Amino acid sequence: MYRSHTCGELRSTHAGSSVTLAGWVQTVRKFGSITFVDLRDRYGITQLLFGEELNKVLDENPLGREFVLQATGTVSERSNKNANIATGNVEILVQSFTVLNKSAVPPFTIQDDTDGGDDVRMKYRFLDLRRNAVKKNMELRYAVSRAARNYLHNNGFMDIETPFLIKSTPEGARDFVVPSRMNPGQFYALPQSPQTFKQLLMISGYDRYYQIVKCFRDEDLRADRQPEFTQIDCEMAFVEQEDILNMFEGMVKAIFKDVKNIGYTEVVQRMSWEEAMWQYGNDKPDIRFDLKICNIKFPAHTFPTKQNQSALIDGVDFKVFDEAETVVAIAVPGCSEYSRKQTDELTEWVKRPQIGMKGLVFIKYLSAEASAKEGNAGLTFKSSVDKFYSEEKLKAIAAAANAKAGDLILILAGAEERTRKAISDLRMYMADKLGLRKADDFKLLWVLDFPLFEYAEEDNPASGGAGRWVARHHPFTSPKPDQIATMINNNPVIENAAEYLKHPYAGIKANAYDMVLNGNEIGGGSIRIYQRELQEKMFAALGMDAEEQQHKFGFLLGAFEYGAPPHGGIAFGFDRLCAILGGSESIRDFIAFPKNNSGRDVMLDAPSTIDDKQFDELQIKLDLKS
RNA sequence: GGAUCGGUAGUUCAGUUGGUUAGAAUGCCGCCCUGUCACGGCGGAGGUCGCGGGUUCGAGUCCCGUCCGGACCGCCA
Repeated sequence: MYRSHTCGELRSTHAGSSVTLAGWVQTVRKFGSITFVDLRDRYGITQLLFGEELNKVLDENPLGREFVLQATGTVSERSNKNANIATGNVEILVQSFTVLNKSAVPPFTIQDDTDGGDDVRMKYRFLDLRRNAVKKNMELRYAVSRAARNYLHNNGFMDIETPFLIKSTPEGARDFVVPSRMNPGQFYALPQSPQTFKQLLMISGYDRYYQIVKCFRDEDLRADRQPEFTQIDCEMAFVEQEDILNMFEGMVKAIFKDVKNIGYTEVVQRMSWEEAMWQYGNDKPDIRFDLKICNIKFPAHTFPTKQNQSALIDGVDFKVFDEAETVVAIAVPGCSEYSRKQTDELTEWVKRPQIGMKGLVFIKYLSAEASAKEGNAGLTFKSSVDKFYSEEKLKAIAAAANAKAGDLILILAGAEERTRKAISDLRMYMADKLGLRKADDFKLLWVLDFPLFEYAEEDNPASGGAGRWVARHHPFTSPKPDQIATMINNNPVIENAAEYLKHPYAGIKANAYDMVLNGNEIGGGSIRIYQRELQEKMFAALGMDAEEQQHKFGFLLGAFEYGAPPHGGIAFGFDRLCAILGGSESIRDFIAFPKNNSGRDVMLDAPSTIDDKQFDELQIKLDLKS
């Protein structure tokens, strides 16, 4: 028996009993003829006291940090208690000990406030995982997984595993591919998601399926994107959108309750994609704070139901606004007294290449006191465009932006897509500055009615502006029920860029939904297509002829002919959900062995070259193009 | 593919306008210490300033290239 107790469980009530502990040496504190050792394991830290006799043994063979130590002794009430740790009332008077294994000096300190940087911690991730901070994240991850499994189990879902070695059908992200030795020259792909398998399971009659499963995408990485990541993947048969929304907001609420002890009782808000883009410039808005966009000017086709307000800015010959496709504003509360330096800083921020704006127009809506202080008594508005706009005009813009005295109105102008993204980024940036994005405040939102298609310009501009439809969600997503006829009865082919807006497919909305938490997409799904005819139309719209459809998805089209039930589902980004619940930006903190920015495992030093023997077995000759 | 910040002791960092022997903290090693818990005191070792080239009397510092790492845009059905 290596141990009788863990390092986290002994209390005053154990005083007098004889125990054996095993763990890692956190610190050694030596005082002449006695020595204190903090022994650590997954459960906590317990202080060991080595008396005069054993201290002599330690002098001969000193203990170092991270040595693996087994110690037997008597639990004793401490004379000096430590209120900071759970076991702080007791210590072990050591009678005998064994060094089970020595340790090299670790390259960084195994402490909450470690001195190690990301690089060295990732290289020695097995040591990093000993740290409390990382351990807490792993525990949180397990708690989320347990809560999800419990909820799904209680609602009749079955966990069914699906294969990792599958067929490459790169419709969206790039596939990771794996060569097949037994089928030379042929490759498997790792799944980007178990999408088609879970649909086949619906056809098989397993009407409530789930899996907490690895997915693989060979795309560039970010703090919140890894090449292999985990999804809570779910599918249900005989459901419509409403059933899915209810079931899975229930799951997220159950996770909140089990993991964070948060009773999320309020109704989960819902918003159409168009409304989200209109009010927030973003399909995953953070609704913990307001700062809604004022749309002054925009191309009519983007928001057909909305009213243009360009009269507010027209007629003064201000070229920046006149020539812009889109002019949008936000009124930032309490920032009207920003200094020149601060407004300059904001201007520089929007001009960074990542944001890509040419400049920033601002209007300060001054309070009476502020106005008097600046010696401009009576003047309420002060802007970077005073040359062009009268006090009266500025007032009208401020009113449209819902601004109050004390607000700073920020206006961006430019091409629709870029400008809308920029105002959304600026909104988040200002919210951060104002402390409006609190990590312990959770607000859920369903975003609904996404466009089914997006129009992608061809990579090669020489093709004369012709583009193609791409599926915004994925090609198995059903259109809204009332738009199925439109899809079936029209030819999906578009001739050129100018034509696509007028095409009947352009306005089709998907029967799809995203769950958004604090400005992060945590889950997304759809009601699927389950009729062969509609699925063929969908593939055709994406530019697949009958032959290609058969080659890539023949198995699915065939299966639809054998009694495919209506079905739909959703997949949650498990790593990201954990990161948000843990109050972190980076999902790497919640993955035991993550990859770095360029997809490398710096601990394993993977990926790496393989042996010639392996190439021979695969009958592959390496001939890199560059 | 693009743009951006960084790389100096085991680790985290400082290093002025280009100028003497490149510093601090922490860790490590040695000695001292019976109530510490971020123990304390004294002493010591530890550096190819990522790599290559250039400018210069002289480069950690300036220039060019390259490699590595971080956050970002494109990309992520």
